[in-house]
This record gives sequence, C-alpha cells and structure tokens, in this order.
Amino acid sequence: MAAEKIKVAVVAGPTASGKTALAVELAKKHNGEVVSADSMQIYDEMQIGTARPDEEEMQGIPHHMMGFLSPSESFSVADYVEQAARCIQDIHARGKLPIVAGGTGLYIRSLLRGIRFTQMPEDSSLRRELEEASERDPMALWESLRQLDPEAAAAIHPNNRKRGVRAVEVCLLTGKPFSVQSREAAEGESPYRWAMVCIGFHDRQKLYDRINLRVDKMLEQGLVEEAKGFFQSHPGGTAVQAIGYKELAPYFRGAVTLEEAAEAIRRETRRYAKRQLTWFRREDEALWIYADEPQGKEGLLQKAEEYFEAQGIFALGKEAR
RNA sequence: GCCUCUGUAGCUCAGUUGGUAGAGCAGGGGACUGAAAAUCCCCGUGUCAUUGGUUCGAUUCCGAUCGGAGGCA
Repeated sequence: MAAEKIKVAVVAGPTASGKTALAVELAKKHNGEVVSADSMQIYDEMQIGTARPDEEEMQGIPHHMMGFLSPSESFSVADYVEQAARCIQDIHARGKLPIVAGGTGLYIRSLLRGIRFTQMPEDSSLRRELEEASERDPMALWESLRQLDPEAAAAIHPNNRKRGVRAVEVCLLTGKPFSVQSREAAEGESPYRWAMVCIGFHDRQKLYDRINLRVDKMLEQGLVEEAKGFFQSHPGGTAVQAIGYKELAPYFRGAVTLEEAAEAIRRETRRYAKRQLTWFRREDEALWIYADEPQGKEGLLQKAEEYFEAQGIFALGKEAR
C-alpha cells in the first residue's frame, strides 16, 4: 500500500499580484503555514526590496523559507527543494496544511513535480573554466555541447551561454548527457497531492500600475539605504542579481540619477512579472484567478477556497488516499 | 488678429525627388531541470491629424479646417 501523499495548496502569480495576502488568508482559515517559493526572499537583509512580508502582514502565520540566508551565500533549486520538502514534512507532521506561495516558477515546479536532483561532485573551477571558454568563443563552447549532447545543443541557443555552460558542466561531471540526466530527474512522480491557483490580471496594465506603485513605496520605506548596506557588506554576492538592488548600483556610482534608477527598477520588475506570467501559463494544471475582477480580494479568496476544496486539499488526511 | 514652424507606432523622431512607411525606447509572445528577480530567442503594434483638390496613384504636392509650438502685434 502506497504511503499517502501530503496535501499541499499552492499560490503562484507574478510579483505584486497579492500572493502573500491570499496565502495568509488561506492559512488563517484553514490551519495552514506558508512555505515561500521565492529565490530572493530567502535572503535576510533584503526585506524591502524583495517585499518580504513583515510581522503585520504575516498576521501570526508562520512563514518558512524566508530570510534565513546571508546575501553572500549562494543557493540553488536543489537546495530549495530539499529544504522546502523538509518544511512541508514538518508542517504536515504537526497537523497543519502547507501552503506554498511564491513567484519563482522553477522552484515551484521542481518541488511539486519531485524533480530528483542527483548528487553531483562540486567543481567550481570547472565552471569558471567553461565560463571563460564561452566568453572567449561562444560558438566553440556550443560546438562542444553539440558533441557531448546534441539534443541539449538543439534546445539551447548558442547565445545562451549560461545554460550552455551548465549543460556542458553536467555532461562532464556526470558522464551522462545533460538531456538524459534531465529526463531521468523528472521521471519520479510528485511526492505531494497538490493543487495550484495562479493569480492573474485581465488587464495587464493594472498589474503594472501596482508594480509601479510598489516600487515607489519601497523607495519611501528606505530601499536606497537597505541597498547601500547590502552593497557594503556583500560586494559581489550572488544576490546582487535581485531587482531593486542591481539597478541602484549605477546610482551609487553617480552614473544615473535616483529617478533614472527608480525607473529602471520599475521597468525590470514589469519585465520580470511578464516572464513569470509566461512561466505560469505553461502550468496547465493551475486554476487562474483574477485580481482585477470586481469581487476583489474576497472573490479571490473564495475562488481559491472553492478550488482547493474541490481538489480535496482541505480534506483531512485520513479519508483521502 | 497676422506670420512662421509643426502634426507619421504608446513615447522621441526618421522617411518616401508621388507607388500606403522604419529606428530607438516602451510594449507583446516564447523557452526554461543545481545562478531562475538569472539567462536566452522571436515580434512593428500605424486611418502617416481631418477634409477637399491635382494625379493612373497622395502619407508625400496644393487649399481649407482642427490641434501644438514660436514670433509679430
């Protein structure tokens, strides 16, 4: 007899769509705890810029996978899946409902589909070597990928050096083609019984308005100060790719005005939201709920509840199987 | 009131010696398996202000009208 899967409710959506608020409401009403799925909110010292919820927003609901790592540390999907899985175990063991909420599509998908990240020897010098090689001659690196793994080479554009490097790296490290490795990693079935709602907007401009507004609010709350401290203590850490920080760097250098930097943050956040939407659109098992419908927040909550109810996510563990 | 300049994509502007138009930015679509807020690919979205005239054909030339900017009064 197969072990019963843990039930998980998932709230996805682009940045500034209201995931946090919805997840908290769901948690309050259905005895849940939130497991964040956000690649940047994991870092402490990056409160304002990542819109990590404060005490007031969390309303006493425990939040996991947030603010536990120094921005100078690196972190990966594999790390995320491992740690988030432990959180989910723990929450479930305490008789509560895990609610995964976040905007990092790769993290969510990897977690839910049970992607098995196989052990792989660490070799940062190899990566550096490959990076340098690809910089010298992008086409040559892609050619060697074509030798090692034609299938991966066909799927990865020669200009996409970052992914090309990684694919070659995997081939060399494991002795197995990257594409084969990927396929095998996805073979397992999901360890969870999950259902996902995704927050969308009928009118994209509404989302963009919210993003623009939120960036202004971040600046009022002291994003510039936070970023200044961040750059001082962690010059060159992995987290520097976070939107809201990297755009302020030219301002600190005196290359652009604050307003120009702010506009860059707004624009990059908009583009990021668009990419998130592209990602989640492919998540065809998700139910889309719309934040710009007249019923507002209440309507969102209600639709999400109905859906999770129908999917049996709220039902007590014992009855379903 | 008169004179001059001006009106082309969401914005800033090119351009067509008359054959219905193209750049940058903004924007849209897509990919995504150990950096993913990263990285990469694709796409011009248009009553050429309106309306008459000349012409085989007008966004282009001419007139009028309506916007906008400046100048003279």
